Amino acid sequence: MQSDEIRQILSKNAWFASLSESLTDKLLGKGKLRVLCNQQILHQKNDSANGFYCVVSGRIRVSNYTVQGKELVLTWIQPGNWFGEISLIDGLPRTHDAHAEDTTTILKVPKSAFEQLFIEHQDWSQHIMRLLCQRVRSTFSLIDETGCLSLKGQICKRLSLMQQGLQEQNKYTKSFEIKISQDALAQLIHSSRQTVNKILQDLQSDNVIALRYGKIVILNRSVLQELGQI
Amino acid sequence: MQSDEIRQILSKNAWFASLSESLTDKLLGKGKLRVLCNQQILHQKNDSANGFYCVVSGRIRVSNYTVQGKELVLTWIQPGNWFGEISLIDGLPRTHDAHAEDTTTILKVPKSAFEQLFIEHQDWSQHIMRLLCQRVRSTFSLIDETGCLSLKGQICKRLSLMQQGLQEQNKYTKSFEIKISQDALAQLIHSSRQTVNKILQDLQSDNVIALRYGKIVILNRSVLQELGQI
DNA sequence: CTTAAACTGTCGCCATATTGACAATTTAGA
DNA sequence: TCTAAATTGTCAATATGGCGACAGTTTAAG
Repeated sequence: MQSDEIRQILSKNAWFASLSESLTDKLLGKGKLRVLCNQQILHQKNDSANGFYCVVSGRIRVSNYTVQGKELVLTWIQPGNWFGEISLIDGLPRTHDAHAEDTTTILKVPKSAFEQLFIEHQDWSQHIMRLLCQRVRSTFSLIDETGCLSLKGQICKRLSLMQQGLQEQNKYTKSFEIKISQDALAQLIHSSRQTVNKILQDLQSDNVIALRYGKIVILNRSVLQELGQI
Repeated sequence: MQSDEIRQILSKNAWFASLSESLTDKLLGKGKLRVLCNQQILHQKNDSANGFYCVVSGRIRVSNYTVQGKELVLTWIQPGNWFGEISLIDGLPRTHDAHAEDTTTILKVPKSAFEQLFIEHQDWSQHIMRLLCQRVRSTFSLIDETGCLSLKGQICKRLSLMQQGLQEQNKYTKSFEIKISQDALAQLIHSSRQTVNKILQDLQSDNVIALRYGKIVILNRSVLQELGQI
């Protein structure tokens, strides 16, 4: 993959785009590309941390496991998004497992380079603080969703956000198709496949979405967004 | 309230205790005490932010509201804990409502003084990053709890944490009594008073806790902690 | 082309939690 | 001391969603 190709993907991300040129040069210079195959483990909960990551292509599934062994998916990280900074800053172990969903390319900035940036660039800590604030706010949103919304609302909100995420990556051609199984969607909202199926079919009969094998097609974005508040 | 008295209360908090003397002097010097009466509003969701706070006595209830008007309590902030930094850093509005539970004294560090610290103390940003990491990790824990634990488990975990919090404040005399109504506890775990009552009585008949009017007495801490993992 | 694996659609049963209602108890304040 | 408000205890009715089961469909891989 070409360096400008990577830079173009990463620039779609608002946080990365706000960095100075010297910072982005350094991040890309120190970062190494790594390809993970489907379901490969990037790191596990309680691992000690040695890198700051950005998804370049594919996606990363972030999750925890119950004592009974059931996987609880926190989120999917889409291309352009950076993660893994928490453990690098406070020195404590990883909070979640991170698996590759599909074949996935990531950029890895080693711990040493990450720490070096605080010394070489005075504004790096400001940017990291902003990234942390984003992390807190999006986690608060998650809590609000599970507490405030019905399952139908949660599904609609998730689909909305995914569609929006894809659109930001300029995947215009297929921006109305979300590649996700009903099973995976159920894991994202901590529900069951059967319940999700029932809700999705309701949405289908209202012409908000269309169901395909392993995919969901968005037919009516605005209604979906409205329903994401119930 | 005396200045050393305040300093003593705040020093029980690990984050504050890790600050350099010059930083703590500055925080206390620039901070102003403010007394809120029971149920008084400190700030509301979407307010613009003008202060960084620490609870000195009493407690602050942090919550959001559903569209139906039901209050969803995120957490109670106990004495010694700092909060409100997110909006000061990213400049965006408050994420939650903050109400006083009981008569409550807070220390307020104005926005200008908070920002000044980044300039006057090179290590301030490091400390703020650590505080943000704590915030993210405790929020992740909350998500894990609601996703992984049964209601009984959630109740036990909350009681455990509250008891621990009180103990750290050296309130030895009453460290086994938690002042909270069953209604309020239900709001903390997003459940109903009736269900909470049923679970609490189970715990009472197992001699783990004792129920009083508006209070819960912890009889067996270790069992409570164990149950907080189911 | 064939076959296995992954995914979807649908049922019914069951466990769990919500809600409304009402009585009893405890506390705080006039 | 008396009264109103807050809190607790309890029950029945109802709703919600999880889970097992199984058939049908689509896809991918050899």
